Amino acid sequence: MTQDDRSTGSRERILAAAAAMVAEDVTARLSVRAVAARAGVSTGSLRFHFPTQRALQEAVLARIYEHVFPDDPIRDRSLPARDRLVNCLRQVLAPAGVGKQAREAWGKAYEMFIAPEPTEQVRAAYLAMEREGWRRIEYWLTVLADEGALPREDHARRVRFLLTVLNGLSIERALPAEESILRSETETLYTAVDCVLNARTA
Amino acid sequence: MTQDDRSTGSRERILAAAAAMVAEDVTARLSVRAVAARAGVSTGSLRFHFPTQRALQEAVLARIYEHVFPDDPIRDRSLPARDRLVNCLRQVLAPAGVGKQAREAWGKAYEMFIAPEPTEQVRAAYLAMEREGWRRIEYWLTVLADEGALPREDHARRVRFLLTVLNGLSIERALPAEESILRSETETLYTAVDCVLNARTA
DNA sequence: ACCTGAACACCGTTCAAGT
DNA sequence: ACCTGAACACCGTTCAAGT
Repeated sequence: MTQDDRSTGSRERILAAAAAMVAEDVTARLSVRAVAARAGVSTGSLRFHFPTQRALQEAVLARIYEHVFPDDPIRDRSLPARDRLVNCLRQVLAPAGVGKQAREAWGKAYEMFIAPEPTEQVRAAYLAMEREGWRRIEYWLTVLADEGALPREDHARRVRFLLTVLNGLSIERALPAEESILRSETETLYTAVDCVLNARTA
Repeated sequence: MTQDDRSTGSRERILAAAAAMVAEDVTARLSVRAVAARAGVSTGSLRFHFPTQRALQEAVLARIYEHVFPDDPIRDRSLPARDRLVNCLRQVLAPAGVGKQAREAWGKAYEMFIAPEPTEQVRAAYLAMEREGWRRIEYWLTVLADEGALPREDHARRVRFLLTVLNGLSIERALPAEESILRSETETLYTAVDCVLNARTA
């Protein structure tokens, strides 16, 4: 509905329309007709720029992760703890890329850390990386624990769990997917985060 | 096409037709019209017995796993639901192997599904695999839901979540690890399962 | 090169009408 | 109670035709 300059490229209008729809509702279906109508173009034009529905969804995902997560969102107390943590985890996930980019990233990871014998050097390089992710997540959890959003003890288990979920989501970005991963990714992140925040001493 | 006795209940004919379709092709879509035609009933009749497509698919799933995995650990009611589900997930994880074996397995997965351009063939092959895992987990959840261990709705989200956790654990078996993964893997599995079973409607 | 919109072949669900 | 089949409101993709 926004009055984009009519001269703006159709491709751009389509992406903007789709991004707006997702912004309004992450579960939005992004059907050809809905997006095309919102962008003010024909379905044929949409198909010209995005040959397949999957191509469109990947482009939208990339667009969103590109310019919607600026700084460390953990301290933005205007949001509930769970939303902040999800946003932080998204930041971790962002560099994983989508589509071809994701596949190439995993290609590098495979050659560096999986294919070669795990010499001490290989191990050290990987563990350094992993430890950085670990520290980052642990930091976020301590911030939230200070606010009382989760228990203070036993962070190790929670961090390990979140890292595993992130690894799963990241590899799934490189694997073929059934449908828009945006929605399922969001749902999975919230499921994992709720799991961590609702921690009951079972 | 099998000449079931015309007197057999429609419900049974529908289930048999759907099961046959899945047996022939695990990726079969089981659309209303296809199943109804195969069973020799109308779409309305199908809807009468299975008010929703999801209901049909669950019934078919139960039918199949009943006589394909007769001694599935999910049925061992001597254990609490969470332990049974963890054991089931372990079964899924087992073929991933450990150490060198896990690394080689991921090497194959990489060459098959990540490195090549995702042609329709590649996608189809992967999705068939994934869908099988999906169905299996979904079946376990419906069994536990029948026992009241978790809500009955919204299984899609939970299945997706568990699959992602399994993917994460599986790739971590191929990556260098800090210490014995056995313990952290068990903890993560229980964390994920508790997350699914303690599902609160947040 | 870019775009249109109709057409095609599908979906799942609803429902008046039959037996 | 069980079943029919048309109708509805959607899908994603294709394609001849326009500019």
